Amino acid sequence: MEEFPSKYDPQSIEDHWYEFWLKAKLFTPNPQSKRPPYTVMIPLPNVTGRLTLGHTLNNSIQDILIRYNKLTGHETLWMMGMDHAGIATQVVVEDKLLKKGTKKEDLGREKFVQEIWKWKEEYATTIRKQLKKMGFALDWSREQFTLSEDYSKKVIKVFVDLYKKGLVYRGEYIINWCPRCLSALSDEQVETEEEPGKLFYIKYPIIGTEKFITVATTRPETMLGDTAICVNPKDHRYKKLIGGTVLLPIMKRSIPIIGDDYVDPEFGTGALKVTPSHDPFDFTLAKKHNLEFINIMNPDATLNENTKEYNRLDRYAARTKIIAALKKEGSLEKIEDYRLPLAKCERCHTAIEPRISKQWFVRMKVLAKPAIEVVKNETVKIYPKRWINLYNHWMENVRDWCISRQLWWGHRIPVYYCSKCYDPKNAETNKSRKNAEMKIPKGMIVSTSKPKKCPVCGSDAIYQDKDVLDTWFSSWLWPFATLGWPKQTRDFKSFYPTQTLVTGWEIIYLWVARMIMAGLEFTGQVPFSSVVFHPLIRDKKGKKMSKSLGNSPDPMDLIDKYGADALRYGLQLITPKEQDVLYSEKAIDVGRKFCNKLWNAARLVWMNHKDDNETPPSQPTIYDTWIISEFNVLIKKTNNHFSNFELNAIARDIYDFVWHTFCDWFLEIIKICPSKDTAKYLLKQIIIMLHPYIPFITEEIYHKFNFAKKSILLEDWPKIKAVKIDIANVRALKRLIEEIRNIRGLFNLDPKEKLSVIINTSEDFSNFLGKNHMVLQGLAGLKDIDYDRTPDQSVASIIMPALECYIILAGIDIEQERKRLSTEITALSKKIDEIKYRLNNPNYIRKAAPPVKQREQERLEDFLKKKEGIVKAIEKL
RNA sequence: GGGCGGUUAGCUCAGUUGGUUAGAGCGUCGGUCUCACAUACCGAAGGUCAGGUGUUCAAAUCACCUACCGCCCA
Repeated sequence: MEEFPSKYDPQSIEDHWYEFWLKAKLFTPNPQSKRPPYTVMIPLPNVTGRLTLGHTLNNSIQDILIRYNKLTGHETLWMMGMDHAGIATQVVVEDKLLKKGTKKEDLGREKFVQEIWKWKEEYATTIRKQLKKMGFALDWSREQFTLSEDYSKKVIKVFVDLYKKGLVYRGEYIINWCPRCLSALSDEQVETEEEPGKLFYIKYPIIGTEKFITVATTRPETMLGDTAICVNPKDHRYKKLIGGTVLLPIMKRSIPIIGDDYVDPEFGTGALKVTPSHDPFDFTLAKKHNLEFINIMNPDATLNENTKEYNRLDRYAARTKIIAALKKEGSLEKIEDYRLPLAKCERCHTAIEPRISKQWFVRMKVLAKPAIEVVKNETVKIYPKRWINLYNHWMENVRDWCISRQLWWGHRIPVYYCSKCYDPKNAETNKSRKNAEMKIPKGMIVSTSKPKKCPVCGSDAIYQDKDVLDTWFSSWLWPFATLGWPKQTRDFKSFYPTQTLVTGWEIIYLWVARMIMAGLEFTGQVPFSSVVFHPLIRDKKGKKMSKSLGNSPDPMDLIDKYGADALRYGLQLITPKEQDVLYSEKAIDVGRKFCNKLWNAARLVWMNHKDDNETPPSQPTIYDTWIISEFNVLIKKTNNHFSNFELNAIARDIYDFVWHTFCDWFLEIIKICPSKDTAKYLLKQIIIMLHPYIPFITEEIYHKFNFAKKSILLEDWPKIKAVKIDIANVRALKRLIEEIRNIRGLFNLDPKEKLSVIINTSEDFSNFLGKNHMVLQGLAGLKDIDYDRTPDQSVASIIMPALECYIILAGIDIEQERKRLSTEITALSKKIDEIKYRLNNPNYIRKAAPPVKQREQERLEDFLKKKEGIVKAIEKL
């Protein structure tokens, strides 16, 4: 038996099968195949570090879909690739260098970028290893990287094309600025955390009066750049002051009081200080009211020369000093505690500063319009449906996308300037290029390659824009840039558009929406026909798992402990359709136990039936027919669930079938009533069906049996086999066995004690039981079965609508039995009354559907018969 | 402030067009080393389906309201 040990040991087989799959090139599709294509693009992992449990879940889902589609006859491509992840990667490498005391500036741009490449190679290797350990059917031959030479060309082409179409422009805008990364951040790269803070009330003297107007602010240092006070014109307290001026404390500048509806009279004092250069809302307000813009900060969040004595002070140091100065002046009314939402850099958690700067933008409205349409008309289907709302909400309110980043790691912006004739000041006036016809500033060249000479003055002193592109500006091209686009390659023609995108809902804006826009704009087609959003994994306390919190277990440790299949299956079992996953390691243990159960079921079949045929039996027993019929139900449910991407339901259904139908009943039955071919045939069907979820163990079992194909992955998905024979008797037998076991438990009988029973039932069913008495005796633990007799000994009674079964028990406690039966009568009577009441209701008679009425009538009759039987049984006691 | 989701057994969750006696896993309790599996087997206990109102012959399921929890956007 050493060839098939009783304990399943994943470690001894998993690596071997992955190598086998790779050698057999099972994951590499042929673009010329006649089979229908099925393509999934991996949500590219960042090269920032090791993979987490979140990746494991995300990729498991894709692997299940890929393998399922391969088994159902598709030519499958699961595209592998990684993301250079601009700011994220640069920050980790910077931190790593800083720990050694090196700043990136010490190295210079080129050397620093080389350092990042080294890091990238290291982590790309780790990530590949991890993905292989999980068993993922990724096509490694087509692996991509968003910063590869080839991919970069496409990114640059897209920038230039969009510029030519007037969809990319350079503009001055208030943006989120990270003073540590010294870079602009997109709105989506900013996270808001609520923190305890203070609300400062500052008094601004109204010129020409003795009065003050008090404003409340959480960032008092910005007052140095105030250029107005704004109040709500409907606010009676301040209405009269509009048009007046106040004196800005410390700076002693006079600034106007303006009125605007946007001010919330309820917040603070109802008066707002306006700092156009340092607050997004104030920025808009200032544009509207033509206010002055005064920048008071340097890029690193120290104050600048516009702040007199605070020049070069850090923003927080300045805050302290300013508060002291205001106090001294008598301009500080009070300080209150206040919980404020603080915007921080997603990557380094530094508080961001809004800042006016020149950046590159993509005009989004025009791209969004068709993208909204394809979701509405279901060219792109979204699962679960509720995410459509979120998608629409964002798309309808989409703002222009700031795509420039002040980083070194990324695609350099393909814009060149002539040192001789380009004047940055002139360019600034051309704030936003509204359309393609508008003039390109003199001396600026937008081109896929560096121009040798300035086309205006002929100078060869040309320099490139220092900034790089937002990382998402490369990943939004992912579904087609990886397939050869813009060339019409064989891959592109065969595998684009792709079928399913699987991702977490948190990047619906950052990525999914943008890919749809890019697909439509650059290929004229949607990039995928369905999007599946899966939940996030949270820890037991409901906290999102993240590298920084350190609350994600390392999937590799879990694989060592439980095996990859157990991890995959356990995760699917606990991943709900519409809620986040509350992770607990116990789930993985459940997966492990399930694998072991399957293993042992296979072992039993192997011991007794390995030489059977693997095709369905020609002479099925009634039990064969029964189990095939139950399996048909499972196939049908599974196929339905796959079409809606309800992978959790599938995992549950198969678990239940394998354990509680196949093992608990069928395998137990065939020990007593042997069957030919069915066990082996069905086991094969089961492992095929489970293969997408637990690829390693199913491949191993498949080979233990020497089934026909080279790999289980080349098999055909199970099909429903029509069943003609009525299996109602098997179900009734099963129920009878359960009832007898129940009595055994209630009376605390020794499992080894064989019981004698008397059964009174229909002629048909007693004939059936007569033929099948071995199964009944074996599974219920009986010795003698008598038919059609009134018991004259003390018995425990099982009363079913069409059957009475008396278990002869010598020393039975009569009181206990009477009590048990009475309780049952009470429950039955209640049920009977309810049904009778309903059946007599004229509205019910008129309105209820006929099948419902019929079923209710049958139930009533069953209950009445059962009750009658129990009453008799009590009398006999 | 606006929006979305949730509330079902001690815990984590299923419950597909309203219609059998609301299910599972884990945990608990009782009994079994029965020749595939003690990572197992057999059984049991445990639920006013958050609360309220309504629609309906019939509501965990549909509508509205309330409470609490979570998330997103401002």
